[in-house]
Amino acid sequence: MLGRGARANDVVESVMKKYPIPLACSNCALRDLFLPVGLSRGDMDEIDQLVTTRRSVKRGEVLFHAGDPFASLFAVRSGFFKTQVTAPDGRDQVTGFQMAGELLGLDGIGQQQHHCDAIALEDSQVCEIPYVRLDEVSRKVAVMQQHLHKILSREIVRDQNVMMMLGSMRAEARVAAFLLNLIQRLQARGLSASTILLHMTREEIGSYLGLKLETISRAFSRFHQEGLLKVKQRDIQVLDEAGLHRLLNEKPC
Amino acid sequence: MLGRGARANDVVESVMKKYPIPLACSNCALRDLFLPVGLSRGDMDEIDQLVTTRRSVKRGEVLFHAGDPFASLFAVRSGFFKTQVTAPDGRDQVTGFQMAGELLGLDGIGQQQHHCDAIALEDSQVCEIPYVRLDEVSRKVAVMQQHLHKILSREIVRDQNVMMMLGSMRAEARVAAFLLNLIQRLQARGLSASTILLHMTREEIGSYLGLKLETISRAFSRFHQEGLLKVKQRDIQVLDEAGLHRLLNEKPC
DNA sequence: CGCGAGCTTGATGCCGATCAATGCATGTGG
DNA sequence: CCACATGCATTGATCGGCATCAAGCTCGCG
Repeated sequence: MLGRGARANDVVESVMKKYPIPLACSNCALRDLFLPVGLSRGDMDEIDQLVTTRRSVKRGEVLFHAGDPFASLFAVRSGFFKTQVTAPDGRDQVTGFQMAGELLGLDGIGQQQHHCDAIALEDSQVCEIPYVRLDEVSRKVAVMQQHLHKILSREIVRDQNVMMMLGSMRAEARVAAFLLNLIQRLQARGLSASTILLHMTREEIGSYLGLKLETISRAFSRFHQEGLLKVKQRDIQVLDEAGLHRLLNEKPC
Repeated sequence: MLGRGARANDVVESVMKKYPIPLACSNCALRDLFLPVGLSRGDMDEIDQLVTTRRSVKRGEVLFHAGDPFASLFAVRSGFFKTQVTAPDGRDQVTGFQMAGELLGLDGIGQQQHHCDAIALEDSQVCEIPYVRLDEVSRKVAVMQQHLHKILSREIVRDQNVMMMLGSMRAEARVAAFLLNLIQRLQARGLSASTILLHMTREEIGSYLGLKLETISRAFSRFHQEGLLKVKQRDIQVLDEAGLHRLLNEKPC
């Protein structure tokens, strides 16, 4: 894919299953999404030690389970994941969807064990970042430490925004917010602003939004007939982004 | 109200604005709640540099606003706070309640500006921890760095648990979960397991739980007549903790 | 004492859950 | 290639939980 030259990589080569691509973060295409800007050459050398392994995860496969001992974070390199927690009554609830350039496992640091399941929704690749290494590098490279704090803090902000959505928005507003969030993240990756391919089922969206799958379906249908979207199974064409934005401000509920 | 003996209190009183009391964390009564265990004497010296100011915040007063530039975290030393965010439509939603031994402002690190309002529900005291200092100390004291990561991670876990509650629990189960959470935090501070003094209104509880104040009131009444609680305004006596636990597992919704 | 903020309780209505039937794509084996 | 199964999505009918609206109540406080 982006298989660049391979000086020191022969060593690495043998260790991993078989990835001719260098693990070095310094020339990762997603570098800007994971790493702070303004790193010196020396810093970069440190950071290139972060990722030890790259792993393929097939669609439907579990990257880690809630309760598993925590040892590493995972950076999504390609593909798509969901995270879910299990309620005391046994039902699952999706807590997030992660695409390339996002981190998995942040919730495991506190108790040193994972708090959610992480499951691939498509065939995916992740880079494994042993937490002890991240700790070391963070201590040596101040800007990396700050960056890690920012990532953790932003995850808190993200969760609080979801809390707000779940606590105070009506069904259609939630679906609109969900779509707008997807659009925004796709745009940040330079991808189409108007065409979305959903990697998850209606049921998974519903679980994330605190709604039932029928409600998601109805919302899509409604948006369709109002001319906001073109919906065809999992292909969504956004026709009127401003219209979706307007829905967020609906008072009731 | 609970005017206790006033040995040191007179001192505290007089100073509030300029502090003859040692700010030193090393002999703070809440030390175990904020700091990692197993600190060396040298580490403690570093950590004692963390807190620069102690501040009183009167009931109803705002510690910081959403949008304010972020410079410090605040450790609640005494009293009680709520945090709230404002939805795009202008309504507020409570995102958390913080008691002595908990941190405020974690959500500001990411964007370097506060993401929520923090408002005192009682006359309170906070210790201000300039973020730049925390950064420095974290780099010097490895165990402090790890501790900070844990605190951030646990906040993520906390938020995800709230998301689960909002997304999949019925009204009474949410109220039960809320009470059980309060009990647990009070116990962690060595306080009564069965007597709770609510520092917030029904409306604030409702906002936090994604419900209306009438629903909170009805839930309390119901619990009362089922013998789970004794409710008298803001005094709650928990009579049957196991009974509350049972509510969490209710299937529907 | 009387005011007002906060709380309780009841009556009604609506949003989204639930139940159920059908449609539609993909895949599998005969 | 078709028959059939399976998983997912759509759509309709009905139901129930919580919001909403409304009226009194409690208590602290000027």
